[in-house]
Amino acid sequence: MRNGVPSDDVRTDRPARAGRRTLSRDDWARAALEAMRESGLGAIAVEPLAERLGTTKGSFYWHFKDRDALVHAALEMWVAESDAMMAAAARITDPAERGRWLTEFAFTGPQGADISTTLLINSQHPVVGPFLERVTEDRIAWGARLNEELGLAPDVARQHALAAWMIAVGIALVRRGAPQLLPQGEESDAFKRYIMELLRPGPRRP
Amino acid sequence: MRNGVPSDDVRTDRPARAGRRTLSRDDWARAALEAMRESGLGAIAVEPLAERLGTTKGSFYWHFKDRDALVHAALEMWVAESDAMMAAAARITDPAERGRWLTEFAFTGPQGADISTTLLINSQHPVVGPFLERVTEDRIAWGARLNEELGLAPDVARQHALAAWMIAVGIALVRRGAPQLLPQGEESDAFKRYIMELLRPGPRRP
DNA sequence: GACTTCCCGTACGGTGGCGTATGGAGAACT
DNA sequence: AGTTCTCCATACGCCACCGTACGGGAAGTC
Repeated sequence: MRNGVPSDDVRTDRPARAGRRTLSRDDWARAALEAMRESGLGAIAVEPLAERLGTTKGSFYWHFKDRDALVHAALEMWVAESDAMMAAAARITDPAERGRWLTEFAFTGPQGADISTTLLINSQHPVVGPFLERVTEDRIAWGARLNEELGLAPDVARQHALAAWMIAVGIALVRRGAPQLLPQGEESDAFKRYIMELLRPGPRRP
Repeated sequence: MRNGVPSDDVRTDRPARAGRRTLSRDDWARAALEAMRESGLGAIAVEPLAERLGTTKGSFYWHFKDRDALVHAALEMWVAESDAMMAAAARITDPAERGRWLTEFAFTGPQGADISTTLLINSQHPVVGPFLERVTEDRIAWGARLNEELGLAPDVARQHALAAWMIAVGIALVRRGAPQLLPQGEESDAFKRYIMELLRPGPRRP
């Protein structure tokens, strides 16, 4: 995982004497993650990122073995963020409220916060595949537990979690590719409530 | 649309004298569409496709102006297929049955039959964007009409169609990227029924 | 002040894909 | 038979990006 890089990230807070900062491994990973959020896996390219960071490939190949190592680091960072978010959500005690919070996040969270779509698209990639498997499995299990707390039987809870996850993926994809399709303004709230009602486990209110 | 190509596709059924066939414009478009289904927009690349077709770039640049023209032709072909499928579905008179048929198709239709996901991902592409807009708008309007036939008010019908479309997109994406997540065997049918029930307009049965 | 270590700049070769230019073999026409 | 037209092969230059080699400056170390 740490493929042969000397020290970790203690030198980020160096004085940076002459205004000229020295980049850390995490700076690269962060930039890569951001680029991936914006434009997909293909945007993780060494030379363009170097320019964006105001440096050159020389820096990159000091910190990383190759491009795949950068992809790996970016995804690790994403997993950390993702886990942190789920931990934050877990602090909401009322399961129904927790479900609403997640739905709300799917709709109005930061654009491209969830790169699950990007991972699904590039699931063939040797680095991406394992990450995708781990994280999606985690999330669906998480959703299934939530649904069990709401009183569903285990098998139905998982089915429902899977459905919810697919809708979340769909929402993320549409937000990226065709946001004009999503209702705007007041209709937006109505649509959100509609989706929440759709996702609410148990018998539907007429 | 026909950007400067002499004749259309009458010469496909030429004798092909010495076993050596001569490719048509549509042969290229078909191959491009297939490649896009399998591996996304990036797979529409002239040289790889040429090899796959057992020919060279020379053939391609005789039939097409450039790569974008090929993308355009492939998407046109897809729209034609897509319209034909919707027309076939429209022949089912019972709207409820029609809805079930569509759901069934989303799950068990040919792998990658729907490249809407690919289009959503590449919505920035100047050729892809317009196609995406037209087709998705068509489909959602189509679904909304279906829901109106089922007795929903127009605004709710559209919301519901939008939700259904997002789920369909999610299913397609998961089928491509993480098919192991979809229930297999008997559970598959149960999950399908579950989704159909989820998508069924109106009050839910407990 | 020499010496080492860290971090980066630059130059280079390699690969894959795009688009162009040009020639040429066969079929079709007259 | 000669000419024209259709379709393809080949060679070329270009660009973007990967990865390597190597050098060098600035901080710390002795």
